[in-house]
Amino acid sequence: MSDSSTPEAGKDRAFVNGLARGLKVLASFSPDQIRMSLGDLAQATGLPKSTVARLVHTLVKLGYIYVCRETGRYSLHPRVLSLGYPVMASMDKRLVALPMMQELADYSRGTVSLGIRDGLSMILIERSRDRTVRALPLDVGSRIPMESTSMGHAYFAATNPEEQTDILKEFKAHDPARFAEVERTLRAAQKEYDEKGFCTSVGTWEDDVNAVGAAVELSNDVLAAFNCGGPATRITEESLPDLGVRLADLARHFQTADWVGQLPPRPYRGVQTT
Amino acid sequence: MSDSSTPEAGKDRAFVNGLARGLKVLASFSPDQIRMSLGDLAQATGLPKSTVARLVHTLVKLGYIYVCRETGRYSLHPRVLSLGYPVMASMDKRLVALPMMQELADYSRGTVSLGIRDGLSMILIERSRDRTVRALPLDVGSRIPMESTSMGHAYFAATNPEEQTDILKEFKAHDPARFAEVERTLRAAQKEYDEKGFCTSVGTWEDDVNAVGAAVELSNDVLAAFNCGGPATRITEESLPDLGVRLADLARHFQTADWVGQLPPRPYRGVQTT
DNA sequence: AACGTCGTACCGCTATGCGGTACAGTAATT
DNA sequence: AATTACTGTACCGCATAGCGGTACGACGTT
Repeated sequence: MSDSSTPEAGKDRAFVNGLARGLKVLASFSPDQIRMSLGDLAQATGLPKSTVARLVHTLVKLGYIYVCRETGRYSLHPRVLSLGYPVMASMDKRLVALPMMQELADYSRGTVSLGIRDGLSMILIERSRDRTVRALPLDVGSRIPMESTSMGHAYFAATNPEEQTDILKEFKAHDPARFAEVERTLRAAQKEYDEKGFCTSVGTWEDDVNAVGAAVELSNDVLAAFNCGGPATRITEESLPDLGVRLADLARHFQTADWVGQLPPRPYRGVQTT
Repeated sequence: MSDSSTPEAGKDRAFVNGLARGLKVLASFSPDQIRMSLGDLAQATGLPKSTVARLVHTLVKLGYIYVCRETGRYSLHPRVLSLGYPVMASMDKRLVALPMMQELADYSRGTVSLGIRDGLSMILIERSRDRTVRALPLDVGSRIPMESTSMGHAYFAATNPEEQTDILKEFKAHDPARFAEVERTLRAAQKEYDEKGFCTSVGTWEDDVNAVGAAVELSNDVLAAFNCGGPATRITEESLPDLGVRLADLARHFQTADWVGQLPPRPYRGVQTT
């Protein structure tokens, strides 16, 4: 009893454990751990080895995991990307944001990104960079921490109290020692956001990186947040108030934009596959 | 018995059905069906309603699905994107391809894409377009059919016989009526690929769209394919042989490129979340 | 040769997920 | 206002599916 593997454990007759655990296995891959053995997965998920073996076996049969031919280890199959595609497609609206983002990126000579929350991180789902920058520092899909970034702060400040409570609870569980500090930071962020309409980060994520953040409602119930920032050499601390206002404007414009019909018809012509 | 819900059904003691079904639920969302009720999902997956209710309940608790506040229907949560991120990140190498793709896109005045197989479709994972084109016809993550595109043909031609058999089997199951024709097409594509090193498509996907395709091994065991194409006004039929050779060259260069160290260090600095 | 780790196999037990069927709400019908 | 078709939820007995211990042969490293 007392299944410690999943957060929700109680006596939920309607909770399919096998599914939860399988997804936990999938989610336990990370950019630094893309090849994993059964043992690795067992350790990462906290599940017994034989259980993991069964789950992996299933995932392999379904094609979401494959065995690397040379190392013999397990790896995520690109097919998992197909799970996310409807999400991307449903966020057509983000395409409307792109030109606006590009404009601000050029103006600020930095990077403008759009991200959503996952756990205690923000996942980037769209990004525009100043055309004079060659390197792409943060690719779409990468994560940045919520507690130290302007994007994360804006998100926290803009979400409803229930989710805020959840987030704080998760932080507490994740790192009790830092919890008090994190809570203070986030509350301060909310204060700033309520007053100015955006959040500021001066070297809180990385030294010498400055940014501002502002939230938007992406589609019906999905909250997201923009940020605009870059190295302190390009994005000076003095420029932040200006950029903050512009970013908040961008968010407001985007939110209220009538976008129906602005986009080309869906180019989806694929065979409907299993 | 005779569980018709999953293709693999036999007496596989190590196959976790709940997981397979749960993933089936997730996968049954599509760009045209982003909001679904229990009934819709039951129909789409072929599972009994009560079962779907349990699976959805689980997925909601895990945060992969959320209930739309106003319609009350179920929707994929952007969080599913996080499952795919390690895959994207593991394909660092595709970033090396980008400049080469851009160059060919500019040269051809068309679009160059990179895609991988999922079922009977190819999913685009990277794309460069000629800088004079404003519209983005096919976004990353979208699908194009395998049987009628140069990318799909190249992929089929380049994969191993076992996968070819699988693919054909899947086609047969999917659309028996067209199977003979499809098989003929794919065999012909393979012949062309073996001879020339690329596949040609003249109006087979869309009227007035021409393209060439060539395959590459992306990472260890993952096969992918490039294509280069566009509207017939820009990509003439006469130019295809030239473009084909160039695309095959691109693929070969990419494959053999020593890319270690060409990329910036991984910018992953997020909090490791649950 | 001794160890560690790989993945696979076995197997008894019971908790677990199954899928009928029934029900209380709401929305769009007539 | 009565009807119909939906939503999602709840209940419940049953059988089995999934669990997780433990044991094993195969590599590869030290």
